[in-house]
Amino acid sequence: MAEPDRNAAKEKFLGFLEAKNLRITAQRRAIVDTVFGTDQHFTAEQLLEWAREKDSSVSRATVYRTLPLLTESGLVHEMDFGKDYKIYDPNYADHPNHNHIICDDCDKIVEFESDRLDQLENEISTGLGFKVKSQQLRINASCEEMKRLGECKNKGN
Amino acid sequence: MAEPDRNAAKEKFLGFLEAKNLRITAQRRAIVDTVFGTDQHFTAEQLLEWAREKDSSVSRATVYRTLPLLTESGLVHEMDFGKDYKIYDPNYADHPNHNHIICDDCDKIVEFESDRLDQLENEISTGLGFKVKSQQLRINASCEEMKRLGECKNKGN
DNA sequence: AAGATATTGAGACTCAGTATCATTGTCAAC
DNA sequence: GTTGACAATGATACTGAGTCTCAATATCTT
Ligand SMILES: [Mn+2]
Ligand SMILES: [Mn+2]
Ligand SMILES: [Zn+2]
Ligand SMILES: [Zn+2]
Repeated sequence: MAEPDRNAAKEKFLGFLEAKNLRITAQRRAIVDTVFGTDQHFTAEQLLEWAREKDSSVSRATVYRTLPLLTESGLVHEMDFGKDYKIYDPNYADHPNHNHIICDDCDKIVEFESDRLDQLENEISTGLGFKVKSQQLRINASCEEMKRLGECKNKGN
Repeated sequence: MAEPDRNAAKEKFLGFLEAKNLRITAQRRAIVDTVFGTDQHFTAEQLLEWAREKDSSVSRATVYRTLPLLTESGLVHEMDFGKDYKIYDPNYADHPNHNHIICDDCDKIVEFESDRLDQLENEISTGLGFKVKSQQLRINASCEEMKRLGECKNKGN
């Protein structure tokens, strides 16, 4: 969120690369600076575009190569929202277990965390003989309350 | 699961078509018979293959056209498991709100239902000013217990 | 039977993501 | 600083799920 968090995340990732004997290149710096310079969810193609503003030599291939490293490092979260592309969440380290509610009317996305939910998921999984590694909950909804307040701009208006 | 359920689902879908002034064609019959003739999750390409065994004239286009009708009718559930294709669940009507645990080691998929989970999701959503329309929870895990029993055939063996 | 129109299959197309490969850059050892 | 092993790169060809188009055909109502 704030500057120090971004720098911390960046340092962590550089450490991650070092630990895997991977090299720190100008392109990876541009990509990482971009990722930890935003709070927004983004797609691979958006990341390519933004990173190219910092270093025009960044290629699509390198973006697609770096994203798995970012997710493996735990600093970025990869998500499926039912579209034909993946969405990435750059602040995963700040709020690791959060989930999303999507308004089908206006595409608004709201994040939330719930310890009770995490606990319930663990309970259920354990009961079935599994050990949770990761989870993804997507709730599709309509923002009734916000609709009343005029915040939900229904496309079909 | 049993014969009558399958026929009920099939009849429901034909009724759904009629209500929308859509026509009942040989190809749609083949596709619907296939969908409600299995208990397995399936992909669009698998459905095409299977339906062609019943009616070789079924085309890819018709399968992709019929799947949205099946999901809109509520008889089939469309799911993202993080692959580059969608997975369809033909038994959705039988147990509408079920979720899935996937073993990352052996790809085993176990289904589960939880009223407590549904309730918690509603509670959270309402608190945020949303009204739930649908939800999808995916838990990625490793089947520890089953590994011990030799049921989890880890790919890296 | 006829007409209005929904549906079809074939194949061109889209687009996110992957694979290939010759060239370049990094970094540790000297 | 030079060197060298090899990781990383960009360009570009490719893949594969899903979509679009359109002329031909099938369904259903009257
Ligand atoms: Mn998020
Ligand atoms: Mn299922
Ligand atoms: Zn809304
Ligand atoms: Zn397993």
